[in-house]
Amino acid sequence: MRDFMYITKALADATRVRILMALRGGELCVCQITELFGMAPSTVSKHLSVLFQARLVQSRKTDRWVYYRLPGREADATVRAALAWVTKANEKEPQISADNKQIKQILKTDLAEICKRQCKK
Amino acid sequence: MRDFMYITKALADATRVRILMALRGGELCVCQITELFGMAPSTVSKHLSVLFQARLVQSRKTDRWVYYRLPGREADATVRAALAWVTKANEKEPQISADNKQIKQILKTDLAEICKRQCKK
DNA sequence: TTATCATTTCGCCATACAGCGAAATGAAGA
DNA sequence: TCTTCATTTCGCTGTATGGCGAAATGATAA
Repeated sequence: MRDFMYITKALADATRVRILMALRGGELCVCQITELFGMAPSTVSKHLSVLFQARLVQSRKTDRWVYYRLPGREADATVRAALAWVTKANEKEPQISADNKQIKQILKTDLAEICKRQCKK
Repeated sequence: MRDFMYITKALADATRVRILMALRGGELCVCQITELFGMAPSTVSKHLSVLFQARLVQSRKTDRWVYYRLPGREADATVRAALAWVTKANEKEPQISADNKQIKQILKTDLAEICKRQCKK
């Protein structure tokens, strides 16, 4: 039951749920998520590590950036069911729609510029 | 998203997950759950109120006892999906099997006797 | 009305956790 | 080698939460 509780505890925070919903549009790097929520990079990093420990996200390092993404078909059934449930319950939430809109803007902006702005903090 | 977060926060505690799994076998009153976990009645009551606020359980008062049960088909889709996910992920857990075994014993015992023992605390 | 009794609420303590800034990490470039 | 820089880790603070016992609640029985 320990693994299951890692998942439920990871989902018990609105910011982490918003991160999962944000990643539905494709992988994002830490500073992009930091830009999205206006939080300190250290805070975002901590949230991502909680999601990672619950196996709700995977990561990949390229150049200077660490990208996080939702797991694919290889993921555990409980994890996949959790993500399906989260998606179904939140896809029409105003907060999530607003996030999606802002993500579009972030993706249009040069990555290096976003990181420079966020990581100065 | 507030209702959804009530659900995830309610699920982010092992005792509350065990309560939900215990109720799959049918309604139980507070002192029966207290007996099952060996916790103080006030603690169990608090857990049940958290589950109730998330709409993951319903309650019914008869005689001197308050019975809690899982919601039926009338429940919200997100709630039903949550309960289905919790069940699927935990039905084979050793802890849950052990709980089920103990519930059988509790159901064989006279209710008034259990309450007398638990509520003295 | 008064007493009984299962449940809930309240007050308290200890622990857990979200958030930040500062410092550490570690990989890529000069 | 030394620097740069995105990310992570660490230390800290304030808030939230699980646990208990004691007191309050509220319905039933006497």
